[in-house]
Amino acid sequence: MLTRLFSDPSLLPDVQKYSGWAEDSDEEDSKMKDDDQDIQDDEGSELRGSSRTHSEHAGEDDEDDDDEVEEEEDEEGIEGDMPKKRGPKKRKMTPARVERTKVRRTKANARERTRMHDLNSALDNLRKVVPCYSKTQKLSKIETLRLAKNYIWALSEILRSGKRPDVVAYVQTLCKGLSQPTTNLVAGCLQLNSRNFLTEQQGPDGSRYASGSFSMHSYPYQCARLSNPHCQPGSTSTSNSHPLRTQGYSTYDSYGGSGSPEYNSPEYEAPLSPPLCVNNGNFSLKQQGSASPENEKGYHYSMHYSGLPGSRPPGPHNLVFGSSGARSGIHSENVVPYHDMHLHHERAPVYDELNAFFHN
DNA sequence: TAGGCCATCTGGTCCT
DNA sequence: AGGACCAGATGGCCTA
Repeated sequence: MLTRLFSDPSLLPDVQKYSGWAEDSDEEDSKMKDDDQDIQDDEGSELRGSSRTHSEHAGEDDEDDDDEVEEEEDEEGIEGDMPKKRGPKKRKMTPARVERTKVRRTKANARERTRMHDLNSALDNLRKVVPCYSKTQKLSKIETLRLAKNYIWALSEILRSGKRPDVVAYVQTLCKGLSQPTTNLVAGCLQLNSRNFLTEQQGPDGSRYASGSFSMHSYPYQCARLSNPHCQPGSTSTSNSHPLRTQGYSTYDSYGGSGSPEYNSPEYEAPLSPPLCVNNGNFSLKQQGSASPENEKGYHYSMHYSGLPGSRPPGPHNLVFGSSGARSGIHSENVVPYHDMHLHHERAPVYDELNAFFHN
């Protein structure tokens, strides 16, 4: 079948996207084998998978000029619990029918591939607009959908309540239902400012952790550039570079005013691995002996932000998700449709509203 | 090596 | 009739 696919110019582009196919001759052979087997042996496909009734399959077998009907009812449905198959009886696979079936199946496969590619493209676009995006460490499909759902929910709650959200609740909402690795990834992306947010407590095992609810000071909205190795969760880099660089800005410093960040480095270096450990919705602060003030400053709860090259990062009161900040250089009219979004593109105008919360 | 994730193939079903 | 959608099966790749 693949050889046929490759010989069909109309199908070639989709197939060639998956170079693995073309390169893996073993796989190709096995697939061809499967294909031939499936086509020539309809019984095999009957046994595979589908629990749906077969009573209505009118499609392929009806179209034929060949009126011969195979006597195969006896061997089906009688033995075991298999229900007797109804519907049109199978017709003999003449060479002509085999060929037509192959062509039809090949076209259907190409369409299905295209459809799945479109679906994956949409998922990629979705990955770019959820709070944690990395080209190198992509969220899985299911985790992308879960995070997107949580993100929508969290934003809705902010709009609905009209209050500054509690940062822990926000993160908990985002991470709800996510796997542990993804939770840690998101938590790493949404850098919490431990000094501003967390109140350290003593754990039962003597370890210190932070917990509780606290008011939001430094609010989101910059996603660490996870494609940067320094920004990978688990990174223990202690670079003094500030997260608010190039394309990735933290929103602003805390309202407490912990000073202006550095913006000079030509190379963005993402914040360090977060001091946050999230476990089943419980948040604790990892103890890092090297928690320098610089590091603390770097733990900003953050999301995507599209930093304009050469532009100044937002000041202390310029939320990155907002388009109203005069210094942010971001205006709602510049917001691109989601399908055109790329890394760190601006977000939807809803951020204007959200932004208002943090300009009080 | 087991398990998770993914791409692909496939047949059934529904819709136009 | 044909296309879209769906879900099961399968095999490959990667990672803990």
